[in-house]
Amino acid sequence: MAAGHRVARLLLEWYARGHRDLPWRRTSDPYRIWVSEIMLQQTRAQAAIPYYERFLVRFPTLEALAAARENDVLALWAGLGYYSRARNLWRAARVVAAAGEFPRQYDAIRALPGIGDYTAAAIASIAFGLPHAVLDGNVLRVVARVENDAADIASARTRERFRAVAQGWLDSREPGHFNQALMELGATVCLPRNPMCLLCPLAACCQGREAGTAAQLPVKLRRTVTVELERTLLVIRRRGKLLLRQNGPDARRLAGFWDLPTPQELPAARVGERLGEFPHTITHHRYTIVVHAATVRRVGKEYGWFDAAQFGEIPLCTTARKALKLTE
DNA sequence: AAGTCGGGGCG
DNA sequence: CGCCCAGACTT
Repeated sequence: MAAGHRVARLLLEWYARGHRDLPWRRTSDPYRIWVSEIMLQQTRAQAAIPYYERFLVRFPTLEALAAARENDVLALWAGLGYYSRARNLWRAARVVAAAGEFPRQYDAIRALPGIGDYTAAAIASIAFGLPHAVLDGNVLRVVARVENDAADIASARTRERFRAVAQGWLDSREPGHFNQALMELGATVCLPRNPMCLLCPLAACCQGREAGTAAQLPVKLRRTVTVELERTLLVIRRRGKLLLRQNGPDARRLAGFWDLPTPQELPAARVGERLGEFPHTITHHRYTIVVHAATVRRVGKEYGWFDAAQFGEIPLCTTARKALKLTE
C-alpha cells in the first residue's frame, strides 16, 4: 500500500487548490450536512442541488422538518427518486427533535433511520470532525485503482478491505476534508470510463495507472437484467380538474404518491383517444407508458381531483408529470 | 448475498 | 443500450 499520509497530503493539497462549489460545503450545520448526504445517496451532486436549495428554504431547521407533514416532505422530494429516503429523513428528524440534539457520535448517528455506514461516516467526519473514512462508489473506484486491486466490489469482504485502505489513508486532523477530497477525486478526475490520470494528484502512487489497468477497475461481477414492460395511464378530466389515484402508505413503490389511474385499477373507465407514449425506467424495469384520454362515472376514496396549481404541493410521481407534459 | 427502490447523464 | 451515481433496507 502507498504510504497513507502521502496519499492524504497529495489529496488535501489538490482539494485545497480548487474544488466544486457545492452548496452543502458552505455550511457547518449538521442538519444541512445530513440533508445533503441523504440526497446524495445514489444521486449525482448536480441533480441534488436544486432539491437541496428548495428543501432548506421550506425546512430551514430540523425542528421545521420534524413539525412538517410527511406528504409535504414527499412533495419536495418528488422527482429525485428513492422516496424511502424522504420518509426516513422525516422519521429521523422527529426522533432527533424529540431527543433535543443531533447525535454527535458515530454509533448514535448510524442508528437513525436512513443512515447506513456511508452516511454515518460522512456526517461524523464532515459535521463533527470524527475520524471515519467513507466508502462510496467514488472511493471504491479510487482505492481499486490506486491499489490495482481487481477483487469484486459486489463482495462484502472486498468492500470492507477497501474501506480499511481508505481508513489507513485518512488524515485524522481533517477527516471531513479528506473524505470530501477523495470523493471529489472520484467524481471529477478518477472517472468510471475515462480516468484523467494526467490531472490526477495520486498518479505518482497509483498502481493501476502504472499497470495500465486503471480504466478496467473496479471489477463488479454482478450485473442486472432489465425487463421490458408496457403500462397504460389514463388522463381523466372533469371541470378543469384531473383525476389522480394515491398509492397506499404500504405500497412497495412510491408509497403515498399520486399517479394517473390505469385501466386495471379503474375498470369502469371508458378508454378514449390515444394521446401518446413515452419511455420510463424504474430500476431494472423498462416501461413503455401509453397514455389515453378516458372518462369515468364515479371513483373510490383513494382517488382525488386536482387542478394544475396543486401539482407542486402534492407528491406527484414522475410518470404522471411526463404524461401530462405529453398532453400539453 | 441478492433484490429492490428512481431517475437521469453519459459514452 | 448498459453502466453509474457522495446507498439503505429487506428478504
